[in-house]
Amino acid sequence: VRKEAGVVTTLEDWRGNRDVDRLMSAYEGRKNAIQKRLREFREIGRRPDAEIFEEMCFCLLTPQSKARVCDKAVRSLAAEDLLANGSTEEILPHLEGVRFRNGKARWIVAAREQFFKDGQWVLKKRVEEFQDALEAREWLVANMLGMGYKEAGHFLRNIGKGEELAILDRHIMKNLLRHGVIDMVPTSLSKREYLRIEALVKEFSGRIGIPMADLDLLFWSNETGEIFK
DNA sequence: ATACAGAGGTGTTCC
DNA sequence: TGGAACACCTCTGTA
Repeated sequence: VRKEAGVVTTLEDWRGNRDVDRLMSAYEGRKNAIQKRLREFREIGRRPDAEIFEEMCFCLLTPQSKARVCDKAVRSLAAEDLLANGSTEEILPHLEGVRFRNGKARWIVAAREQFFKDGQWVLKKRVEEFQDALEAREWLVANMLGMGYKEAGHFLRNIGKGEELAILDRHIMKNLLRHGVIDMVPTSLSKREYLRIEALVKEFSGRIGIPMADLDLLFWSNETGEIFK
């Protein structure tokens, strides 16, 4: 019996349709749109550093915040060239609706100082030097403020370099529970717990024949009604 | 009116 | 050494 960090929801709360057939038919319906989106992510990975940094900032903003609001905030910041040059004070007004915005404004500035040196971007170079997605994720978690396993994986996936990583957020956890991949949602995620659940997702993904990255967008679209990021 | 859940969590502290 | 507990301290939709 494995030790769990805690329980917020049990299977009983999600009693009802755990039928994988239903998931797979939903996939058939959305497969083309999902794979198109994944191709777009890979395309972003080939764009200039500034655009990759926009994606990184989006991921830094998303915790406990609405993805749409964060996307809008990043676009607004990019339009005024504040991602590469703005102070926290200048960035803050653009983070309306983003939770924990004070800390996140500092994370953006810290990230910028890491990857934009002497007026030169070094982000893409850094990202392309990693051997694989796992190594990249470890580095991001260890070296960046605001990057945990979830957001580091989210960033890598969004630039087309993390398709074998799981992005374990509450939407995904809810779906993993619903489909019997996990039997409880942990209240907190240690590295060990994150990797354990990620391995289960990988197993599930292989078993039903839906790639990890596709599964993430499928679950997420199940919850939000759209294929976003 | 007021309360409360939900939003793609992470950093720090304490033990 | 790793994991709880707490900090962060917003905004919206819903009842």
